[in-house]
Amino acid sequence: MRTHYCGRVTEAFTGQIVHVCGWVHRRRDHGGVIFIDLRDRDGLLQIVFDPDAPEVFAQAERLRSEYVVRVTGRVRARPAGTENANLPTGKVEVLAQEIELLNKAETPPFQLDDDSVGEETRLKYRYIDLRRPQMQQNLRLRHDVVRRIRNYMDANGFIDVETPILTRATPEGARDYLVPSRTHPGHFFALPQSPQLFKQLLMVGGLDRYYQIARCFRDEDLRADRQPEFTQLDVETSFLNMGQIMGLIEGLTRELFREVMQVDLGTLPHMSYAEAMGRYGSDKPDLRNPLELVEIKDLVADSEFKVFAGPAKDPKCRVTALRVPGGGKLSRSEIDAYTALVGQYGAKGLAWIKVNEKGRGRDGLQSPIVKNLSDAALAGILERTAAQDGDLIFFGADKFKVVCDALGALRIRLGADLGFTAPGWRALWVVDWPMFEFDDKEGRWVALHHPFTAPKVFDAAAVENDPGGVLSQGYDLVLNGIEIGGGSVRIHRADIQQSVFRLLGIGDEEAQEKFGFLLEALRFGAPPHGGIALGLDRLVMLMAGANSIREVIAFPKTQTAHDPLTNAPGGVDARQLRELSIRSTVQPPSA
RNA sequence: GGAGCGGUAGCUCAGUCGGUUAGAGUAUCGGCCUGUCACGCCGAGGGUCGCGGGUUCGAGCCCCGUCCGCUCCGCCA
Repeated sequence: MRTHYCGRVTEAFTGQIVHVCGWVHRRRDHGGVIFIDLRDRDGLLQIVFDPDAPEVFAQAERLRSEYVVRVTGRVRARPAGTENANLPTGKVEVLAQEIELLNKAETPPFQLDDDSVGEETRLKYRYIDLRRPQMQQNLRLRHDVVRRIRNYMDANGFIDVETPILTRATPEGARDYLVPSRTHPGHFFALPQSPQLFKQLLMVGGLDRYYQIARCFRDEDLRADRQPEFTQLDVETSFLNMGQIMGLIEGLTRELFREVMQVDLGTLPHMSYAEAMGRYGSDKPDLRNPLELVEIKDLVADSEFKVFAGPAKDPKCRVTALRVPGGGKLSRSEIDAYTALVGQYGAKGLAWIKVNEKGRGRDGLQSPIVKNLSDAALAGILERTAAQDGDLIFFGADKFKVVCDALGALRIRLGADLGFTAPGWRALWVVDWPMFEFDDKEGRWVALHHPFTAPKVFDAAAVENDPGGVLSQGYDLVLNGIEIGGGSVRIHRADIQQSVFRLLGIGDEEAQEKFGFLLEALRFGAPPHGGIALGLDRLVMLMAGANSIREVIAFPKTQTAHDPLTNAPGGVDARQLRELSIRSTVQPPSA
């Protein structure tokens, strides 16, 4: 049927008869001559219809956008002066000798070259949207990444093993997608949030090195970088320490960027969680952005200014300055907008000082709060932030988390708004994570990573006596301020695992009921093991320069987890529910 | 669960202070056109202003409710 892809017919084929198939991208009818841009996955090719062949010409007159055709014709050079430098095939055209209409098409709901079409329309007609070169490119990029991942993992001795999609609900973590069991009335499977436990069992099973391109499911609210089902590269290894596992994954990441993006990421720096929070207010700092938080607790602790002095004396709080070079030019309304931004994160306000002329002391400073601060405090702040004339300094004084969240977000926004964030790629490892964090709302300890993460030192007593002080063997891979992977060395001893469960408020009985199989497996000769999971969608999104993972997923869902194309989720008939021993508490929607 | 922005022609949008027949670009359809490539020119058709209620002599515009889309917070071990 076809001898060449449209996008590959170049001057090398001049004089040849070719058969090409594709969609009518555009028709330009000049009355006496008709041009068709024929499109397939490789690009556009100009087809010319000449009235010397009246039958074919008449057919061409009836062609419409997105009709599917097969064209037979001779490749020829375009007349001098009519080449199109924007097309790879722009030096040639095909003079049509025959055209076969393979299928008609209704008028498309949107034009393929319109890049401002609303996303819901695109998703409803995704099969048309996918014809756009950008989407073709994104999916090919994704394919290329997956292909190279498989090569790398294979070359390093990893075995691809599939784990169950129908599995058990988990007591902690994200909401599960549940699947009712017909054969066990009243019981439910859950779709996996990740293959975490199975991959650990594979290590107990002696597989030694496992990987899987795994689909994961989480029934939580969506974001630009979160879909209810998503894909991760799931990895687990035995008998490797933390550095060795990170080395393998760093090798993979660098290879992907080298081969796919022609970018050398360099050796990835390691940064402790504490340093990341301290300097950037984030556990996933964007190192392309040079702005940094500076601690000023000691400078304002004795101040009359309660807004600063209160938090400065509270060990659960932090008081921080963020210098914005040249920020003195920010208008009052711009500062108000930033105040609204930090308000989203619980900050009660946003103090600031404009440094007009620091040589003049406090008279050279412009600020609503300057009158509240001593000369010594002001001098200390200017010195520690290395402020220059024309700068602006923002302040955060509140609970540790609020200050980190608020100023961390402010830092990102300022970096983007004022152009501080450099282009390019900056990756790093974040390490030395605390094992646990005390959740004030729930009044209990929660795992910062997950409950199977190993502490740095295998000491059950330390875990129970000083949970807040225990660091884990966890590591996150961060790229341009986005977490693209997280992993850890796991707990391979049942006693330590039980201590952790207990600390997290999972009693021995519940642990036995929910995780008995894991605890048992750990007692049957579990090797030391650890691994990681990389978010494939996010990685490809970054590589594609997209700002949503929906752009690199063929059939994504909307923010309410609805698919405008298939209209999923949908109702089911009463008989189906009866078989599953299920009764809905709401009126069934029209199925 | 919460905040913000949006919903007007197939698509992208404008619509003034609440006032006569709701506009533009593009797409579509028809006509003309032999070198275009976002072809051009002429003409035509195309509207449940998301939905429901309210205020008003009069609502695309104001009020209440609701649904949908996007971004964010919560949430996402």
